[in-house]
Amino acid sequence: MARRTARRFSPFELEVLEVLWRRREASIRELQEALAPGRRPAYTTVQTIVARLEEKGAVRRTRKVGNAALFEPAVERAPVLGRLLDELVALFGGSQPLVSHLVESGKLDLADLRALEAARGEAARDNDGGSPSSPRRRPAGKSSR
Amino acid sequence: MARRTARRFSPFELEVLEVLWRRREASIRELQEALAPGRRPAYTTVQTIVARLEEKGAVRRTRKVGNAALFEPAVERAPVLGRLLDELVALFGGSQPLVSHLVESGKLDLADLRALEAARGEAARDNDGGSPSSPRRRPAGKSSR
DNA sequence: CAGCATCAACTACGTTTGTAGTAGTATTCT
DNA sequence: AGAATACTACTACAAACGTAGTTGATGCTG
Repeated sequence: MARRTARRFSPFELEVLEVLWRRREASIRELQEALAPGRRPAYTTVQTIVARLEEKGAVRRTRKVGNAALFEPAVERAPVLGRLLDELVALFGGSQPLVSHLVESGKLDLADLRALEAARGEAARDNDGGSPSSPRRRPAGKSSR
Repeated sequence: MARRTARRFSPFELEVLEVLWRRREASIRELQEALAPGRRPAYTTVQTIVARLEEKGAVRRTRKVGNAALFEPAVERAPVLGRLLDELVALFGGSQPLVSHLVESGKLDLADLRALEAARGEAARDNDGGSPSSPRRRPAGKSSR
């Protein structure tokens, strides 16, 4: 029994995953070309990363076009990013300080906050009376390593 | 120009730095003992990490107590965490989606948002002016309140 | 002062990550 | 078909990481 889904990804692996999450499917060549402009790892480098992701069970082959294989993500974006975020939240000592930092560094403004608040308010109105911080339904889970 | 301050830190190095930021000064022994309960790396392991941090210029020795050296951080917390946060923001595709994730997963509630908003309001009152470096402006129009 | 406990300094070693070369096979172009 | 390409499957390798042992010096205790 190997829990295939919860591993840790390196920055580079995340970059590749990011592209796959966006495109839903891509060949090595496409991945290489889609990588952040500026970076230009060799084709075989991308190949290696994808192979490692495959071993980790994070991507899988779908079909072939010519003799080139196409890959798709085999892990979902939200939980993966969520775990990363959790770690950072821990470092910041809470979500509040983290967001606070965003605000202070000008990366999040009042309008953003209001929008968030509005969204949250709506969600709450949908299926909740008014108790603020009740752990909202989140099925995705299995503790992080 | 020697860029002493911008390197990359591994998770473990960050854990150690975190303790140092909190205490302002600590010996290897103290660091080892202060590490997240549960983890108990060998004394020498912590020693190695600190040595690496020293090489990277992230910590420095202050004085000795007995024959034990005391260390203090040589990099500031905010910029280090800030860089990590920036990377994550990039992955999320913006601060808003990131915070949104926090809200949706119940790690940030309405009260937090309001507090943040209030703080931001005060800051603005204090020294007004356009937010310095934030090219992306997103009008989130109809605010509810 | 003799011993034991503590430290610092150095060395070691397997794993992960970034990066890429090589060989062999499938495709395609002329 | 034969040559030029594009791919995949291996292999390689140095740097970074996590983890810790060994040695020799320093300090403390009875």
